[in-house]
Amino acid sequence: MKEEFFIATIRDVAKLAGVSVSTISRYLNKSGYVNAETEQSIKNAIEKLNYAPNQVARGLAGKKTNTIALILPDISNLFFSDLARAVEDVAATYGYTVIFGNSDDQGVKEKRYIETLKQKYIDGIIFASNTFGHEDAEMLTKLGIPYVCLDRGPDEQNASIVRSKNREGAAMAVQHLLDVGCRKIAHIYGPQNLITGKERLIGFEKSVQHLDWYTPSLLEPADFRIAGGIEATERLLERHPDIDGIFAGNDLMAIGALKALHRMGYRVGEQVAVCGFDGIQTTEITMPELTTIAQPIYDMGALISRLLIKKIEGTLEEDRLYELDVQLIARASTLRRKEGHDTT
Amino acid sequence: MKEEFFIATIRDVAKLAGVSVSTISRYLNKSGYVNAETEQSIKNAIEKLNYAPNQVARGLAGKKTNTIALILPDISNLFFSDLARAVEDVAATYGYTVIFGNSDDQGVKEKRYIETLKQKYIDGIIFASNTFGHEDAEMLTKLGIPYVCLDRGPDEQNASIVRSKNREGAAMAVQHLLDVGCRKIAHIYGPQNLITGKERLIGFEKSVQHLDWYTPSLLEPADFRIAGGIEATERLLERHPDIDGIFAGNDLMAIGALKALHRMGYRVGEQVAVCGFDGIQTTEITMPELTTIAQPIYDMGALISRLLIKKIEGTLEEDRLYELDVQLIARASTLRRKEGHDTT
DNA sequence: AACGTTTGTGGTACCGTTACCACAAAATCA
DNA sequence: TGATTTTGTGGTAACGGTACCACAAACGTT
Repeated sequence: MKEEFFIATIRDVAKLAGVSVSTISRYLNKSGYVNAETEQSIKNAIEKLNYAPNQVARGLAGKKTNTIALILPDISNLFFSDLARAVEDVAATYGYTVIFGNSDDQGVKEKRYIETLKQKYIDGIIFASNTFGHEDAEMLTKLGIPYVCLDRGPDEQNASIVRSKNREGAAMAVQHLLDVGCRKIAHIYGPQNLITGKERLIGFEKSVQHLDWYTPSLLEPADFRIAGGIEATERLLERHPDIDGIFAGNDLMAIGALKALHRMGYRVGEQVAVCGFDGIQTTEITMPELTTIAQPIYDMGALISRLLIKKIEGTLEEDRLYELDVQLIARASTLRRKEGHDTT
Repeated sequence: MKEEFFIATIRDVAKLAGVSVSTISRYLNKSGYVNAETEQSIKNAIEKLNYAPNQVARGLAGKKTNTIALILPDISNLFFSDLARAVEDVAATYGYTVIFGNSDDQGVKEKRYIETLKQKYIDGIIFASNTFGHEDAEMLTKLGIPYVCLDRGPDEQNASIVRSKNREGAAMAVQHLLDVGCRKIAHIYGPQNLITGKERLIGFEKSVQHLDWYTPSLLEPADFRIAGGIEATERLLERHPDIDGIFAGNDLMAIGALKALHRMGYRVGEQVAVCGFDGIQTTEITMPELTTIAQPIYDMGALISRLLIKKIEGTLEEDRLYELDVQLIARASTLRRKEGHDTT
C-alpha cells in the first residue's frame, strides 16, 4: 500500500524517447515541428510509460482546464436532471468534464459557486438558475469566463440564451383544448419572476381574451410545484365549478390538477381536460397520462452545452437567443368532449 | 473587453503586506508561525486585493484539488438525481466540488472517466455504477485515489459500501401484502447482476417459500424499467389471473405494473395490491399512489459522500459495509382486501 | 553566562506543463 | 554559391502555489 504507483511525467517520456520536453510538448499539442522518426519514438515512449498529460499542470500553465460548470436550481428536479444528462453527454464528447452545483435559486449560493469556479480556472459556465443577475454577468465578463443561459439572461442582447417557444406553446395548448371541445378554460400560471411563468401566461391570455367566455378570474397563480397545483385547482373549481379545461404552466402543477380533480370526483379527460407544459418523463406515468406541451429538453441541454464549448473555443460567431420549437403531445388527459355541439 | 481583469496572486499580497510569500502561505494554511501584527497586515492586503488562492496551483503543488467525482449510470434516472443532490449538498458544506459522469453501466465509459479523473488529480470517487470491477479498484488503490461504492463494491471487505437493507425490505413488503389480505403474491424481480435485484428476490423467496400458495411461477424477471414492468405483469397475469398482490423489485417496475393492471381492467388497490421498492418521488404521483419500501435515498447520498471525504482526509477509521434501514410507506395501491376471511 | 527552545521570517526548489527564444541543419531560391 | 526560408530541436522562464531549510531574535533554564 506504500509503494506509490509510478506516474510518468513529460520528463520521463523525454528521457526515454531521448529528446527534450519541448519536443514532447510540441508533439502532444501538435504545435511546431517534429520529425517523423522522432514522433515514432515518442509514441513508443508514451505507450511504454502509459503516459497521459497532467491536466492540472496544463491548467496552471494554460489557464484552461477542460471543465465546465452547470449551475441549476436543483438536480433532483426532473426537468433539470434531464437537462444535465444532455449537457454531460455533449461535454464528454468534446472532452470536457462537468461540475454541477445546486443553487436552490438563492443568489448567495450561486455567487459562492462562481467564486469557487473562478479559483479553479473553469472554462465556462451554464446557468439554468434564475438568480443569475447583472453583476454576476459583468464579473464573469471581466474575468473572461464565458457563460450561456437557459431561459433567461441578465442582458438579453449580450449573451447566448436557449429557451423554448413559451408563448407559442401556450397558444398551442389553448388551441388543443378548444379543439377537443373545451369552452371554459382556466390557467394555473407559474411565478411571474420566471420567464417561463410569465411568457406562458401571456400566451394564454392572448389566445383567450377575445373569446366570449373568458374572464380574468379563470387565472390562478401557483408555484410550479405539485402541491401548488392542487391548491390552485381547488380555488379555481370553487369559483368556477363548470370549468372543462385547465392549462397548467408546467407539468408538475398539471399533475397537481390531476390529483385535485380526481379527489373532487371529476373524471379527468372526459369531464375536464388538463394540459401541462414541459414534457418531463413523469407525464407518461400519471393516470390518465398527461397531455403536455413538450419542450425539447434534451436538445436544449445539448445545444446550450455546444454553444458554451464553441464560445470557449472561440468559434461562436455571435451571441444570440435560441428559441426552440415545442411540441404538443396529446394524451388521455385531454379527450374529445362528448357533450355540447357534438352531433353524433 | 481587452482590459483583462486583474487577479491577485500570492506574490501581490506578499508585496503589499511587506512580507514574503512564505509567510502568506503559512498564514493561509495555518501552518507555522505568524506574528499577530503581520497577520493583520496580511488580512488587509488580502482584503484590498480581493485575493483568493488559486486552486489549480494548489492542486499542482499539493496533489489535492478539493474535487470529488460521482460516477452513476444515468443522472436523469430519478433515483440517482436524488442521490446526486445529497452528495453535492454534503460535498459543498465540506468545501468540495462535484464532477459527475454517466456510465450507462458501460465499463468502457467508466474507465474513460477514471482515466480523466486521474489526470485531474481528483481527490476521490463515488461509484454508484454497476460496472465497477476488480481491476478498476486495484488501479485506484495503486494510484492512491480513495473511493466508496453504492450498493456493491468489487471486494466487499476492503471498501466502504453503502446500501440499504434489501432483503429485510423485501420481507417487509411481503408482510405488508399479507397483512392487507393478499393470498397470492407475485414478484417482478430485477436484473440478477445487480445486488439490489438479487437481494430483493432472495428476500421475497425466503418470506413466501413456506406458504402453501407459493410456486416459482409467481416470479417474473424484468429490467428495472417501466416498460419491463408492464410486460412482466402481463406475463404474470396470463399465468395467474388470480394474483392479488404484486411486489415489484423497484418503483419503476411497480409503476409499470400499475399501468398494466389498469389497462387490463383490474382495480389496483382493491383487487390487486402493488408494492414497489426505492421510494422515488414519483411514487406520490401515480394513481393510486404507490405503496413502496422506501430507501433513505438522501441519507444514503449524504452518508456515502461523508465517508468519501473522511477517507480523503484520512479520518476514516475503517472501511466497512453500511446497511441502512428501509421504511414501508403504505399508500393507496395496497388497500386492505374486502373479500375472503374478512368478517364484517 | 552559556545553552536550548520557541517564535517569526525569508529564500527557493519543486509540482508538470506550455510558450517563447535561440540555434543549427536542411531545403529552397536568386 | 551565398542568402533566405523551412524544418527540427533544446533550454528555460513562467503559471501560482507549498514545503522545506536556514537563520535570527526573543525567551527560558540551569
